[in-house]
Amino acid sequence: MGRRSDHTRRELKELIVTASIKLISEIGPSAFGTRAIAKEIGYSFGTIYHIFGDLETLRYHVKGRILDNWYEDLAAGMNQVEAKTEYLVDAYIDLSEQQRFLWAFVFALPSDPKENAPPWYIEKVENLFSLVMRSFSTITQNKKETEIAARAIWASIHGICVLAMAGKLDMVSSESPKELAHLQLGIYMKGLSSLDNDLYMFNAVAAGNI
Amino acid sequence: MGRRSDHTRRELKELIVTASIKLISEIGPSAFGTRAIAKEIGYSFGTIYHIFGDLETLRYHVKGRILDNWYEDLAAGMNQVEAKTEYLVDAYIDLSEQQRFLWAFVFALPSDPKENAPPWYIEKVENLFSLVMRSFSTITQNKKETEIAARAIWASIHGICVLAMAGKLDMVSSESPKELAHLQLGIYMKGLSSLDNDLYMFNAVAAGNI
DNA sequence: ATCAAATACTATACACTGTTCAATTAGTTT
DNA sequence: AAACTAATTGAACAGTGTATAGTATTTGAT
Repeated sequence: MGRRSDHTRRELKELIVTASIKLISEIGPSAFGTRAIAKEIGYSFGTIYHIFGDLETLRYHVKGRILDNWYEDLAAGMNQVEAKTEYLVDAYIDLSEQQRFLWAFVFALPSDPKENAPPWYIEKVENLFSLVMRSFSTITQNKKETEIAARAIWASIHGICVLAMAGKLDMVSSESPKELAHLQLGIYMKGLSSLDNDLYMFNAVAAGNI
Repeated sequence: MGRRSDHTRRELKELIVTASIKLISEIGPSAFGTRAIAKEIGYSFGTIYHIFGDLETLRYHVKGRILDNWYEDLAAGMNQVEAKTEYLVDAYIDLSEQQRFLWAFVFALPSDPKENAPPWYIEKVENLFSLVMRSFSTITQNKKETEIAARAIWASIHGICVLAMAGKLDMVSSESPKELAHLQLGIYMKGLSSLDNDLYMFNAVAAGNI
C-alpha cells in the first residue's frame, strides 16, 4: 500500500504515543513493542520507524507525555490545597500505585546505564521536580537550601515508591508506603526547622561533620 | 555430544552464576543472556536450562549472589568503624557507583511488575537491610522506632542512588550523591533526635498530624 | 561383563523481538 | 499527462528465550 494520508504526521505522532500509553497501562510495560503499537493504530510497524526513527526515541516521547500528564495533574491539585508538600507526597505515591504500569515504565532503569536521556526529556523531569521545590519555598529560607532540601525529600519519597514497587518494603505491621512517607517527611521537616538558617551550618552538614 | 561430566551439578551452578556476574559487570546488564553465558563457560545454552529451568530463575540466583557479596563487604566494613550508619550510607553509594552495572542489574524493575520474587531472595534483601537496622539500634530507643527509621533512611538513600543512576539528580552546583546523602542523613538524624522517645509522638506523626 | 535405564548435553527448530530496505502506491508539481 | 516526491508496507535478517528430540555417557542391575 502506498501513501494513505488519512492522517497527518502530527496526528500520527499523537496516535502512536496515545496507543503506546494505552497498551502500557492496560497490559504492562512489556506491551510496548513495534508490532503491538502498529496493530493498535491500524498501520504497519514500518510507519513507526518512518516517524520516530527507532523504538528508543519513541520510548522517550511516551515517557515525556506521561510526565506532562502528571505535571498537569499535580500542579492543578497543588493549587487547591494549603499543605502543598504533603499533597505532593501523597499524590506522588498515589500515582505510583494507581498508575503502576506507567510508573514502572517511566522509571525503569535503562538496560544500558551508559546512555543518557535527550535534553528535552530531562527538562520535563526537572519541571515535575520544580513542583516540589515550589512547595518547599515557603518553608526553607534561602534558595540553595530550598533546592537541596527539595531534591533530598524527592529522592527519599521516590526511593519509597521504588522499593514498594519492587516488593522490597514489606512492612512488619501496618505501615503503608504513604504512612512511611508521611513519617519521613515529618522527621525531615523537624530536622530542617531545627537547623540554623544560615549556610554555615548547612555546609558543615554537607561536608560530613554531623 | 552426550554427557561430559567434567563438572558436577554444583560446580556448573557456580560456573554459570560466576560467568553471569563477570559478563554483567564487564559489559552490562544486557550481556545477561543464555547464549553469551553458555559461550563463557564452554557449554551450550541448553545446559543452563537443564540446571536452572529458565532465565528468570537464573536471574534471581545471580542477583542473590550479588546481594550476598555486598552483605559480606558491608558487614565486615561496618565492624571496623564507629559511625556505622554513616559508613553504610557511604558504602552503599560507593557500590552504586563503582559496581554500576551490577547495581543496575539488581535493582532493575521487573518488566512485568506483577510477578514477585521468590521468598529466599526476599530474605537476602532483608538481610542486607538488617545491617541498616543494626546500625540504627544504638540511636533510636524502641524496636518499632528503629525498624521504621531504618526503612525510611534506607529508602531515601536508595532513592538518591536510583535518581543519580538515571541521571535525574544533576545538581546545580557541587552536590554529589554522597554529599546529598550525608545532608539527608544529618537532617533526618536531627529530626529524629528532637522527637520524643515514646510511641505517642511517633504514631501522631505516622497518622499524618504533623 | 553385559545389557538396560537414567541422566547430561547438544543442536535444531520455533516464535518472538527490533531494525533495514526495496517495492509499491498515492499525492504533488511541472 | 508525465515526472517527481513522499508515505506506507512487508519481506528479510539478526538477535532473543524456550521447547524438545536426539545422542553420548555414566550408572545400576543382573
